[in-house]
Amino acid sequence: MDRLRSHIEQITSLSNDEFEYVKSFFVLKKVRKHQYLLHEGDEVRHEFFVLSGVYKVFYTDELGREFIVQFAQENWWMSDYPAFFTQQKATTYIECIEQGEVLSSTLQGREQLAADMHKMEHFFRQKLTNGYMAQQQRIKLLLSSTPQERYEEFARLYPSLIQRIPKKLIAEYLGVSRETLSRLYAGNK
Amino acid sequence: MDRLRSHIEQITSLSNDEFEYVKSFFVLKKVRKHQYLLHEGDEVRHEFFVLSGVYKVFYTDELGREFIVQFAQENWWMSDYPAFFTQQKATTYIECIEQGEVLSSTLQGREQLAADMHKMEHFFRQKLTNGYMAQQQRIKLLLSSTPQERYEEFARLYPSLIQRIPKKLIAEYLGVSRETLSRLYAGNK
DNA sequence: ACTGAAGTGTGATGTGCGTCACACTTTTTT
DNA sequence: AAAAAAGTGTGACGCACATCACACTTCAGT
Repeated sequence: MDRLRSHIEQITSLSNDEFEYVKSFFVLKKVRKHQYLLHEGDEVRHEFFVLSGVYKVFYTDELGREFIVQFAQENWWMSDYPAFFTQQKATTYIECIEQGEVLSSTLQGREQLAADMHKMEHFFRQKLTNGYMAQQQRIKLLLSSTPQERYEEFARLYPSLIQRIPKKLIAEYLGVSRETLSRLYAGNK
Repeated sequence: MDRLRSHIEQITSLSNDEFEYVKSFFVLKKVRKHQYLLHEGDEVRHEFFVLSGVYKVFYTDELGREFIVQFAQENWWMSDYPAFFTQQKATTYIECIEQGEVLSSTLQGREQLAADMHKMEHFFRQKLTNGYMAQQQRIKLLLSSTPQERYEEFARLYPSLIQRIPKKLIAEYLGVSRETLSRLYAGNK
């Protein structure tokens, strides 16, 4: 839980009592490789704060092709956010790629924390601001960049992920076929 | 300014005094067609709340091709948000497509409102939440949908924009060439 | 009202990347 | 330790969509 505290305190400081209160909304969960934290069609009861491990949030189309919405590793938050916020059925899956632990919380929990503590409302706004900017950057990349540029940008932003996860998944995140991606850095030696 | 008040009150109610305070952070600006509210390389001093008119937030690549990050019409907010929030130079332009009026505010203003009034922090968080969900949806569309599906989704989400703006701009938003888009609905009669 | 600019459709042509296929290697599971 | 599953590179092939080009129409500015 300490990891959560220092994560929040990067944005706003908390007294011990305040953190105790925050803490009460989170539940620890161990996750094994290949385990699903969310399945398409489920009610989206939780969002997760990642303590350790690596996870992918993804969906599939009618042909069974997979597309990755986001990766998550230490100190990242993840959920099927559109469904989580609007309390609808999930359109994505969350699967563990590398075992680890997460803290889970509910929408109720989040909203109550935000309502009770202005500090936490600020924290959540700040996180959302960062997420918003990151997504906008990704949209620009998808709109106007070549596969090559997308891969380079990804490598720049998430060097640790490049090592930790199969290239196939990176391709699914970038919107490029596995083969095309492979040929890209084959040329780059 | 009434429009701003009712916009905020869709999320949280405000007393007259509270709204007076909020109001003091905004400045009215009339905008003519073709006028730029932001130019690439500028300091991004403002975000805008649209009272009337239509606007595009876009950027260009080294070949001069244009790509649209977002449109804005009544009751939408717009800026080069990544640059606005981090106080860096703009990488986008904002241009007026159809004349109208906007309210402008600064990052300082936004942060002060959020800090002074928990309600406004909540309001901004809520708006960001909506923006986050919309962008995620757009990412999914760019990742896995055909031009056809993108156009249909756009038409479903923003029927009013389909009427009001040139198809060329819609193509620039969808990441498809003008010609391909034209042939799409030519087949659809 | 006139003139130039912007918007739109549609043909011809080219190509970047997806898809399919298969071999080889590495990791995971039992 | 063996067997199965997953990951990766690379060739062959085709096509969806970009690009270029041009004609016609509608809109905007003086």
